[in-house]
Amino acid sequence: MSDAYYLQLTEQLRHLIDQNAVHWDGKLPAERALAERFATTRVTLRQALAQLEGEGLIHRSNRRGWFISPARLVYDPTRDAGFNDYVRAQGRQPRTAVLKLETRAHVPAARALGLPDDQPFHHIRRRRYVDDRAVLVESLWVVPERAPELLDIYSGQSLWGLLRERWGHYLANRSIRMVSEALLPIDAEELLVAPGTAGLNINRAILDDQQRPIEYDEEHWLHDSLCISVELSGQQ
Amino acid sequence: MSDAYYLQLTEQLRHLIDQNAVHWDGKLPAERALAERFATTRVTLRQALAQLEGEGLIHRSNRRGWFISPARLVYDPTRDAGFNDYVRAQGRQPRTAVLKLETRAHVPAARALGLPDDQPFHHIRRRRYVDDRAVLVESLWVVPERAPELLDIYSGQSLWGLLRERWGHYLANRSIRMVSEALLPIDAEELLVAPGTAGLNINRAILDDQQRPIEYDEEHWLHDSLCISVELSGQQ
DNA sequence: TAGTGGTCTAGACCACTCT
DNA sequence: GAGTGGTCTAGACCACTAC
Repeated sequence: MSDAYYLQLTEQLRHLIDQNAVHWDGKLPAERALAERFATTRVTLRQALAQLEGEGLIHRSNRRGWFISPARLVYDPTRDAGFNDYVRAQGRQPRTAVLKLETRAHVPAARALGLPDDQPFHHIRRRRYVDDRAVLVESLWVVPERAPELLDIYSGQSLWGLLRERWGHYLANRSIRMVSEALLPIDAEELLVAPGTAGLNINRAILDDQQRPIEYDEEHWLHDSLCISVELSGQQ
Repeated sequence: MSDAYYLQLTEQLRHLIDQNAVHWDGKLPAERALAERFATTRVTLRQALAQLEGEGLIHRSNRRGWFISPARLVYDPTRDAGFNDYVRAQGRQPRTAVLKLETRAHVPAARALGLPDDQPFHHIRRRRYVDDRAVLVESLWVVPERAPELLDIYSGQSLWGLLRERWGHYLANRSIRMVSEALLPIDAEELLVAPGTAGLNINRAILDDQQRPIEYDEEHWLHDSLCISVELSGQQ
């Protein structure tokens, strides 16, 4: 079973990529050109490319082609360093685009924070980039009482920094969940990738030091752009 | 773009699965039967099934067919409750099969623990099940000086329990990494799934309270069987 | 406008599972 | 032995990107 041609192809493509990464400037030749070079059809070639995509070695952008994936961003969800800080700390360039600002109810946020289903939230939808590649979209759902004028003043900065500096909120209790997912068409479109692309979904429910609900967020990352790292010391 | 037929198919399949899960006993009809029912080809049908597989709703076993995936196991990598304990705590049935016991060098383990590349380790390879579904394979690399007779006495129980009870080791410092992956043919075969199936790779490097290296392990989970959960309280 | 990736058709053979 | 999923062929059209 391991002698399937598409699996041999993945090995050949791996070597080809290693040797030509710089020369190609990160972009692979067209599928039809690669299929011809390896004397096979586009279907089989795409099966091999999909395997490498699953491994995180390459990725697709829209209809623009296949690209070699940059190194994964190392991310520790147990620390609350802002996105901008830890991206820069790894020598990369962060960027944020705000996609939507509104106030409305959202059942998953309400459930996660123990609030009634019709509880309204300030909703911030934003897309974040590393070195100009869009790597995640996220929705933040903030309890309006905790940050009343949030939507008037928000413009892409760190939300946690804002909550702490302007409203003095202390993000004491965090409940984090991570599951792999296939990006839904709506999320995929905002990340400029094909629907069904593998992703990682990270949710957080955050309460303050008096157990008052503050915020709930849902992140959708491209699966190949992330390495989750947790360092623990002391007793369990 | 969202009107692609295979995306409409995923919706229809979702409903079909919801309504017939019990009746089918968890196994979907044959691909050819489904393709005929939806008046399309196997290629397009499989594209829809692959989307649902990526979402974790269904999975494949070997050449046996498509099955509805059970609920994800919730797993907190920051706690050191053993696999058997937290599986049972969620009302599921754990099982472990030992695949290999040997002593040899392993460069990734050596690097992660700060030891020379030719450092030998006691190696335990095991496959773990939840409710009789194989959900992960893992390799454990233990520094022999810390547990000399390990391979003579090991028979599938909790390794961490053994290290604590028999050798008095205190697993104080843990460095954990998680990345999504596509299962390599060797791991896929041991999990009875097709090569390239989406997985989650979890690595741990463990030192004791005096910073002495004890153990390194590599887990390969089926991506749809896991929900990672971390609960944090107190200051950051 | 030319070329690309995304989608889809209509088959085929093989290795393997099930019974 | 029958049926299944895994793999592969040789095309095709369309929507979109890049120029």
